[in-house]
Amino acid sequence: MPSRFHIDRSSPRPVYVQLQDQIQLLIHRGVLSQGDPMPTVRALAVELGVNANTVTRVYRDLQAQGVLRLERGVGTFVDEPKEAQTLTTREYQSISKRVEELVTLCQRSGLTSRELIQLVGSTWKESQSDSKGRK
Amino acid sequence: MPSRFHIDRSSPRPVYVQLQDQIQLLIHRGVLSQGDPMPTVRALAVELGVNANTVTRVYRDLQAQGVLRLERGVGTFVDEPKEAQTLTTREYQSISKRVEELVTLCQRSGLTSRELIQLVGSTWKESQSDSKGRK
Amino acid sequence: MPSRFHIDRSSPRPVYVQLQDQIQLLIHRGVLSQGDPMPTVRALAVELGVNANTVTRVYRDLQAQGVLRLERGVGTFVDEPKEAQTLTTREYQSISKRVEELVTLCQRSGLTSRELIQLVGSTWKESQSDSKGRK
Amino acid sequence: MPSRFHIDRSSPRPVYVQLQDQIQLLIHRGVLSQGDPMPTVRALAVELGVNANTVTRVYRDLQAQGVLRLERGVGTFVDEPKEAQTLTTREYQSISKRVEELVTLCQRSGLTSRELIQLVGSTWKESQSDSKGRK
DNA sequence: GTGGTCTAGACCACG
DNA sequence: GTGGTCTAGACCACT
Repeated sequence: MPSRFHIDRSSPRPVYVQLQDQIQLLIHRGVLSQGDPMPTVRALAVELGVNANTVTRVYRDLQAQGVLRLERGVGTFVDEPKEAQTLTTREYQSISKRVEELVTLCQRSGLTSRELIQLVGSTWKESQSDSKGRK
Repeated sequence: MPSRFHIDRSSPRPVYVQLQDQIQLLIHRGVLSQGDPMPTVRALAVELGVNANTVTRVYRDLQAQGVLRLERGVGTFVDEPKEAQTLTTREYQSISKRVEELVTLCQRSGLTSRELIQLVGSTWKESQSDSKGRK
Repeated sequence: MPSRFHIDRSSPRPVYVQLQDQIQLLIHRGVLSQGDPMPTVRALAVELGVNANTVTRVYRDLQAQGVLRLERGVGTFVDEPKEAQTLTTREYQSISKRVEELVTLCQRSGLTSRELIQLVGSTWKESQSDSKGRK
Repeated sequence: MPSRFHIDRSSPRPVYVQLQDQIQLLIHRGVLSQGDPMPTVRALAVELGVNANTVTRVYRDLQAQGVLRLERGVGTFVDEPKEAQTLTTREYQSISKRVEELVTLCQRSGLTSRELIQLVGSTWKESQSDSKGRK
């Protein structure tokens, strides 16, 4: 079984951001859920080829957000009580399928991943301010 | 008419990366094309609320890539001869529409923009390695 | 052993250009080769009496050209795979000897270093356009 | 007859430095000598495709150095009394020939013009400090 | 302690 | 007034 985590060293997104967001996404997808054990800091660091401190930091930040629970001498566990925020399999498949189509479309059009990400970010932000505006 | 450029200071993406990608995207969309004048370094810096050096760096990097042309004492101009890389209006509208739908879907599902961007990045990378693998 | 790097503050050539060309030359001479560690940004800045940002810019530009490899938290390394572009000791000694003779000759004749450099630049450019013309 | 002056816009050497050094060199070579008329500021500006202010500045700087003489309403003339600093035709031909050989050699070896210029500059400076050291 | 980003501000080169 | 270089110094990301 291949790892569920992967880091893109060539991305301008910092390693710790990538890792943190991946864990969040796996939890939202329901792949990781309440009480599941996370890999040890060292194991994950070796697996990703990053420094152990980087993993430690991610775990610490996620703990501060109430997403993970660190138990000294035992391990790290998923600690996300908000069931409402978990995507259904159907939702995730829909999102995932759309992302794949979008990526293919952009690659055929000669856009870079960075341009797409920029567009996604802008659109997200606009969508938010639109919602606020409608209040 | 609002500015065509905007920076999200809360994003983990560095300011200069955001700006660079926006300019690239505007050129690919054909909004900016060969010979068009860019805002002056200082004007854009004020408009975005960033330091002039940051804009200078972006312009300089894009010049190194052959995307912009900087003329001392005159100004900065678009210098992108690759007509083939310009998206048609139809292509851009298609991409843009899909991005909007995707963003709405994710927001309803409780995903964060960072999780979506993470997903886009991973999907893009997999798509690339798939293509290579098929060779 | 004196430093391999030195900046001439009285030259009209910008500091970062001087440094960049020196590093390139040391690599072409084979003095620096694949995998060799470069001085840290801060150390080199102190050594040359310039600001750390200036060194950063040089390292960054050379990374963009594939000449150096910057590793965050680790250091900076030579990353020049083009073995073919390395001068032999014999070639370098020949060039170096001719330059010394030329400099001596010009100094005896009352030329300034700027005039010599101007002459070298013009000659180089003419030589190039001659080659193109012959095509 | 082609112009005796030429500017390389792609060089990192500022336009005014290139022009100033060329004029100096032509005087040292004896191509221009005491009392010879220089082109008018406007004519030279048009010929080189640079701004008239740039030429004006070069003429002004060279006047300050006693190299040129500006006569209002009349024109600009060479004003270099130091006969001793004029190269003989033989000296110039020797230098010129050596520069050509050197340039050819470097081009064959894969050096850039900037690397050669860097080497010339360093060698010149070392040669000077050697002379001082011997005092 | 490594490189990375950004700021504020000075002065230069050029039109 | 345009872009270009450089400085000093702050804070961040990562080992």
